[in-house]
Amino acid sequence: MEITNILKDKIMLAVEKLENQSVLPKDLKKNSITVEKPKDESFGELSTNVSMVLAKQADIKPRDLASYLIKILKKDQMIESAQIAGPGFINFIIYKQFWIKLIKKILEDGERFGFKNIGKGKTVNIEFVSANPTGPLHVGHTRGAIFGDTLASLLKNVGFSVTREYYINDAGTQIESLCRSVYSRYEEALGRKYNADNNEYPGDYLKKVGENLVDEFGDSLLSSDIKSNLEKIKTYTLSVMMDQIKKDLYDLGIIMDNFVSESSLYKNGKVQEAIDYLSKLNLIYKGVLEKPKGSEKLDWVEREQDLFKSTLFGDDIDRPIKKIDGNWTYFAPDIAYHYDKIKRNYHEIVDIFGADHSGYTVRMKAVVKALSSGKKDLIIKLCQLVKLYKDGIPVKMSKRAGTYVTLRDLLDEVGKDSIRFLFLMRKNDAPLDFDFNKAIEQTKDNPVFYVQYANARIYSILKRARSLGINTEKEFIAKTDLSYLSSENEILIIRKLSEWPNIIFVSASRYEPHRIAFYLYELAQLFHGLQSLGKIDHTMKFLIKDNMQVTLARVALIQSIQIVIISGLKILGVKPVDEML
RNA sequence: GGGCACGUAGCUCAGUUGGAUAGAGCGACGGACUUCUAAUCCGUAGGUCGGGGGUUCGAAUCCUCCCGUGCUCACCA
Repeated sequence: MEITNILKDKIMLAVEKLENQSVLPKDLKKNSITVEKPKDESFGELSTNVSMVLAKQADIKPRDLASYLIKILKKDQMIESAQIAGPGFINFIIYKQFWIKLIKKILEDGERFGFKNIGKGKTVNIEFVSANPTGPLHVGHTRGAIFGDTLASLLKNVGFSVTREYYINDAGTQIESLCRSVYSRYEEALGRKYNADNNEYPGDYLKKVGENLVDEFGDSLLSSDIKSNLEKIKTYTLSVMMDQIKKDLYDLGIIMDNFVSESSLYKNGKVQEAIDYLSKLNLIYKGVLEKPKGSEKLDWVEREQDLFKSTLFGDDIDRPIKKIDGNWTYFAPDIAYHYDKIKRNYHEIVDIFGADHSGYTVRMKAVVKALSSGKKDLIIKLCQLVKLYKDGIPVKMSKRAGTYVTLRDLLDEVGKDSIRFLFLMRKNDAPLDFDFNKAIEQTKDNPVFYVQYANARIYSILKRARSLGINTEKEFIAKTDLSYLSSENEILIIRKLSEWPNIIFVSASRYEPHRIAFYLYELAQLFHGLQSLGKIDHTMKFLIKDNMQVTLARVALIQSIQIVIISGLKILGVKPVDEML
């Protein structure tokens, strides 16, 4: 157990003691009591708000309560000092030897250090990317892809059973027009005039699809009656598109567990089934929507349509499920899809959306509530847009002109590891500026490099240690006398390492993997600082030839740092490197 | 006009669901290598947490009203 929790237990015991002595009443609410690192180092190593939380409930002055607690806690062998501060905080200094124990534990646990089983086998379905298979993945998709995948691996590592899922929008008018575009390219490949009209997907990437169709089918698809061949073209095109998407994702380090096809939901009647179910619950009705106020839609036609009563679940208007032509809206198959997820009985259902779908979240949450009889909360995480820069100038993207930057472009120019780390250096709901030049820079300005470099430096020191004949096996190192770790800077970094389990816990329970990236950066920073000390003061070097005890203890320290860096990078899907090139 | 986000140092951003004198990086200025990787480090300067009001022992964080930015608004997905 980590020191923070041990200390918290001790504090709780002290509180209990005061309860037994009737200094405190017994029915106090204690859930907002915290033990944490104070913001200011000078206050102490750890701090608790216990007396402020309890004082009011018990009608005692916070500082008085604090002094009672301190009297009890001071007797503890772990606590070097405990002092009242400010309005009633208690600040602690912990004996060095207790901090040092952590290093031994990290060496023993290895990369599992810090990962507790908080999921306990609960199942989570995370749906992400779900890009329309009408073209290659671009930057916009990339962020959601990385976020979803990292969240998945994070949750997996804390004991959840995770399913990574991709919903394929392979139905609807957009696929029809994709196929028309492909048909134009097919004609072109057969030497006919390229028909740019009615071609909504002008990108070059379809040229190849057209050519491949020729290889596959010759000119047999050439017909005045496109419809008869549409199924063949559709099947072929979709499989080519999806293969490309899977390949791009794979190169970004992502493997989906499950793909669900929208058109399959139509085929096996699941859309109708889900809507029927909602009808049975009296949540579908025929009604007329008002034109949105202030909207400039000139083509608004007031009409009666089939609506889902999402207002019953917090939405501001009811949402249509059928288009004017009688077909389902996009919402309907999505209802069916989520109904299916509910029936698959996951403990948690998570959707990762792009910011452009933010207006869609309330109705999705509403329908999940409805379909699960109020039992399930759909968790939706939004990823804000990515703005690309090159030489400080924004890269303009236009889907029509076909000038958008694809994931493939990013992979080729920047590489998987940098993309992933840099995308994760931002909170998911904050907009992200991504500069190509910075991403490939090998300096401190580039956080991924900075963290990798710390790991590489440690690797190089360990290599040198071995060349000096030092045994760096973890089993051996873990048994060395760690009390030689005594400088303030060393203890400082051990305290930082002690935060790792909590970083993982908070990241996982709040679905915020960016915290890990920030933490790794800070840890790397402390390491680089520690290493530089050795340049000014040679007794602070990690390897000291004529002092084997200190050397071994320091080897233990840097190995612990390395373990945490590597395990953190792995969660982020970034490959740790041993040497910078 | 409605909905949802966001607004923190000159710039880019953190801030553990309400804790102490609000933190990093970049940029600026001043320093540090006969190296375990200077691809790095140390120091200094920089703030009315968009603004007003409220809730309480205590607010960047919660409520409310303004101001500003982004996304979005049946019959696309």
